[in-house]
Amino acid sequence: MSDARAITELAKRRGFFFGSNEAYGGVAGFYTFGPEGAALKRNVEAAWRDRFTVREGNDEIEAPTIMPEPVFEASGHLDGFDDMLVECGECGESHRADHLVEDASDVEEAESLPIPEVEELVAEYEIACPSCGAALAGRSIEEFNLMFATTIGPGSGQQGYLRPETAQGIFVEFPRLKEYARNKLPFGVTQIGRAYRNEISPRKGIVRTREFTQAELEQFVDPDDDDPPLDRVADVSLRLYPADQQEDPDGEYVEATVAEAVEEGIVASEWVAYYLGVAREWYDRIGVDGDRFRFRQHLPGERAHYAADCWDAESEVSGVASADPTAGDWIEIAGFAYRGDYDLSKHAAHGDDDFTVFEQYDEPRTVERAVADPDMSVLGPEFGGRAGDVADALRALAERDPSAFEGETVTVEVDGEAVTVDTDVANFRIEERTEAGEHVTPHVVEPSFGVDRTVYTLIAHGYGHDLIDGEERTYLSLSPEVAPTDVAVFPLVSDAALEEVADDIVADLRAAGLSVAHDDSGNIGRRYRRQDEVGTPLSVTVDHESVEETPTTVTVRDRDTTAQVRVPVDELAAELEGVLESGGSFETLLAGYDRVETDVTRS
RNA sequence: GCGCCGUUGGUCCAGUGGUAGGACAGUGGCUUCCCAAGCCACUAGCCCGGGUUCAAUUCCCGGACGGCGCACCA
Repeated sequence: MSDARAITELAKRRGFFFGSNEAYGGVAGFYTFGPEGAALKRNVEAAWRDRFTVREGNDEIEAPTIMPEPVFEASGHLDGFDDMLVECGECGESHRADHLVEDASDVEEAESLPIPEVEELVAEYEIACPSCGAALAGRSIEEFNLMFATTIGPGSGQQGYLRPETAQGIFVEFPRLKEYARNKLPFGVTQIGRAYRNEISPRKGIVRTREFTQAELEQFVDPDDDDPPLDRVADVSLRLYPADQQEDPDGEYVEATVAEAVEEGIVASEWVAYYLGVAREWYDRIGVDGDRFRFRQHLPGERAHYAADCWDAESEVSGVASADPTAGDWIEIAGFAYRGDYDLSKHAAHGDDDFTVFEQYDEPRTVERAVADPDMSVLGPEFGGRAGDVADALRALAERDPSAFEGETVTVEVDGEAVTVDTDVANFRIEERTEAGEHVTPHVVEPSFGVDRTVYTLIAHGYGHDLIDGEERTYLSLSPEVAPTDVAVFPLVSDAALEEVADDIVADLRAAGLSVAHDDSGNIGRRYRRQDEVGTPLSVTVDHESVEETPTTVTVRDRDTTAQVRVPVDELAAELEGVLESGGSFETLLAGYDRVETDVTRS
């Protein structure tokens, strides 16, 4: 069985994830996380929050998932997400009608034209299907927007959309967030939440869905002054797959530390490089296999026009760990983009608020500035309703070209018409002003993580087989930090005395904050296997010795190796917590307690 | 959206124009056993709609869902 099939089967059978609404036939692109999957995902989110929010000193917000249309006009999603598809009547291929028109004619931005007009252009330029050459004239063009539309309020209401990414919720609230940050750059805002895309064709199960969870950080920086704390991750080694290597048939990975990647210019942005390092460490911590992981640079055509540099984190999910970058099945699990001031500038242009930060200079600066201060008592009577526009034009001209005010009169263009006024009336002068600082539109560095795909990766990378006493075993080698259940507790046999001890241990461990499973059904081997399959790192078994000897001891079994140690119940909770916490290991138990000699063989 | 293939207990499969069988899993019991053991019993299924037929899980058409390829993935 392929890894993908085995994982899907395990996910369904053991409650990690499965298609939603199956009782009603299901809907493509929607998945429900069952108890194990929801716990795993929750733990991944908590680990992300710990690393990217808490440890970076950032702030997390929670914005609505439904936002009004103007937000997406500003962000570009309304146009950019809108595809005009025309389907060929001969071969059935779908193509972007706007692209075809742009290629065949000198029409630009066909995307912004109304559908009937594009249909006419297709006919007028006798555009043929790029795949089979059949004429496309007369075919109807389907409009498809990847955003889910909804109506806000009763009646016709206000047009709204489910957000296609969590990021806009941060950008749009920037004016308040910068106040909260007391106008000091740099600062970072995170959000973990659902986003929605009405995918044409959802595929690959949980990897590409119509509703999914993102964990995003928007790091706002001053492009001139703010540098990342690069030294913290300087020595983290990265497997990089730069664009030039991707375009070369014999392309190879470039292994470099964060410091080297910056020095050699492989990663253009220091901020991006910093977060590649942070992410690499984090992925390692939650259990992503470094041999099946890489950072891939976007190819020039793939990159959004505003992104100076963009890298994706990718994981291999079919079981192939190869030095050949073209081998294996890679999925994108995070993106790291330097977005410049694109997002905030867009919202500044469309929205009402101030999307800049005022940065004070160390010393106030005296600057000379050419200004026009038109005499409105003259302009008013002369130009009537246009007086304001004339004054604005004069002020703009003064800033742009002070020399225009050297003559007796000055001419500006208002509504395409030349308007001449006396220079005296324009009241032009060079003004000396003291400036305490300047308004800066912050640049944005955006590490954006797909939580569902990360969960899938952890299952794929943790998935393992071995033989225990000749019997095949499936186990999930999940990191203790993200495993759905911390520890399982079993009475070795159905015996009231053993069960009582086991029940007490369950209560104690739960009181200590651990996630505990209890299972007394079936023989002990069967119960170990159940827990192995859902990735429970530790199992505690109460046996006869537990109730016969003093002090009371129990065995603790390690999921991956099946090794066991005998630990006094009094010390159990503290010892288990030690193993489970970030950086902990079963090795410490092996070193501190008697190993239980069993004749169980593992191969 | 298009093309090809598929859909049978929880999971994975077999099979049939007269409504089904296995394996594994699950539940109860015996066994009291530290790695899916054994024995007994039990639970549980033909994706949906239409057509052909005396009769459809089976054949035909459509749909939904899934897999793969194409397109799409801002």
